[in-house]
Amino acid sequence: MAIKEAVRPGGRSARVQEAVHHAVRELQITKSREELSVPQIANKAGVTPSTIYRRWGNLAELLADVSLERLRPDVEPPQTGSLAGDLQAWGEQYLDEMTSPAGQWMLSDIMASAERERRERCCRYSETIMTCLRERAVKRGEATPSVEDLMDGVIAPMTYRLLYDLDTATPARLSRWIAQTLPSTDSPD
Amino acid sequence: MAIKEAVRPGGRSARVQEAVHHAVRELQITKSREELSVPQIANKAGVTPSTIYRRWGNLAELLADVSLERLRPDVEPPQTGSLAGDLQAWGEQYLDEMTSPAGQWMLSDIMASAERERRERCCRYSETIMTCLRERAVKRGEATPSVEDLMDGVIAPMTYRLLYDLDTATPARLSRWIAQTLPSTDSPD
DNA sequence: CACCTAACGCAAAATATTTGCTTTATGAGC
DNA sequence: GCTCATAAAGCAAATATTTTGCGTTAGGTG
Repeated sequence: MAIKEAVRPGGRSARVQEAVHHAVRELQITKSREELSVPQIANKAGVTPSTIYRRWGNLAELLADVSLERLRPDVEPPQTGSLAGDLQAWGEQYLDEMTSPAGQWMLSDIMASAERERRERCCRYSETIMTCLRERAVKRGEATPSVEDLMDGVIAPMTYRLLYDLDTATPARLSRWIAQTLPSTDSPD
Repeated sequence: MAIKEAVRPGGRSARVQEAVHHAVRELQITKSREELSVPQIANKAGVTPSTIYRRWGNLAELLADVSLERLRPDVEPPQTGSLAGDLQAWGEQYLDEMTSPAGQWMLSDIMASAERERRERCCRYSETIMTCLRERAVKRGEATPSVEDLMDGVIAPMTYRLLYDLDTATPARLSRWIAQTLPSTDSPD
């Protein structure tokens, strides 16, 4: 089963997709994860369960789809005047979002997806952000690491701790990751 | 539902646990992920499905349990005479294992678990390895980064790419992560 | 405007999951 | 060793979910 972003966009499929996504988001507010079921979502969305099964395969993939949608970067990250500042500002709000119960469920849902493509898209989102912040810095004439180094130095440890070791996903550590990744301008090490 | 490592160890519970784990491992050889089912596993293990449901809750948690078991470090990592060498040697075999289809399923199964405790245990395994390699280096009198720095500098990027961006989980990149994490002895940067 | 077809609805069939109750086997206390 | 209390397993009925075949609907194309 391939991931379908927008099948027959604008038509009935799109309406069904939106209705189902909306139903999931609504239900997630009141129901706990284990209380969610495909028939329940289908009912709320006004579609038949078989529609959901045929389109998403199972509950896990549907939830992953919804979570990925929510994770998609929508607004331009705030500008602070320096790359370190931009990284810290964006990272702090990201940490804040992802350490919350809702955020943890989102991450968990995405990771539970069997679709490699879906997880990779998640990675692309982060790269997009890093590319954006880096280009700003380049325009200002700052010395900047490559996007790859930003991924390894900042995104990777942050994500690792969000997934595996939640208590250590903190703004203080974020500062450290940023400091160690950016070319040092004042201190020798 | 809490994770139960060994309930009434040595008794019937232990036998059932082993029988079920064994059944899963056997079935995983021939069957694809989607073909696995609780009733099927129960049948192969010679227990009733309700036993599995009551003990593990659902298929996802059972698979995560089995995968975590397989991931547990059993043998001492090979010695090479230097921390960089030890990290590279261990890391390469780990990458090799985890980039394989079987390894990817293991990671995926673990991540799909709703149990935070399970994912954290995974993290502790890596810390155990890092602590081990580091202590060897300390004994040899090498200058070594902290375990936390090893986690951020080596484990995190490696894991991140194994999970999100498989094609970039390579031995060559591993060398880079190691080089950037260890205190540089010859080159200034 | 008519046709083609992807996607949906419906309902029956097949599976999987939950649950109440009974039985078994282990570990503790004597 | 024996007995008791109880955690865990078995069994089977009751539910719930998932799959499937087939008829219907509604976008898109020529």
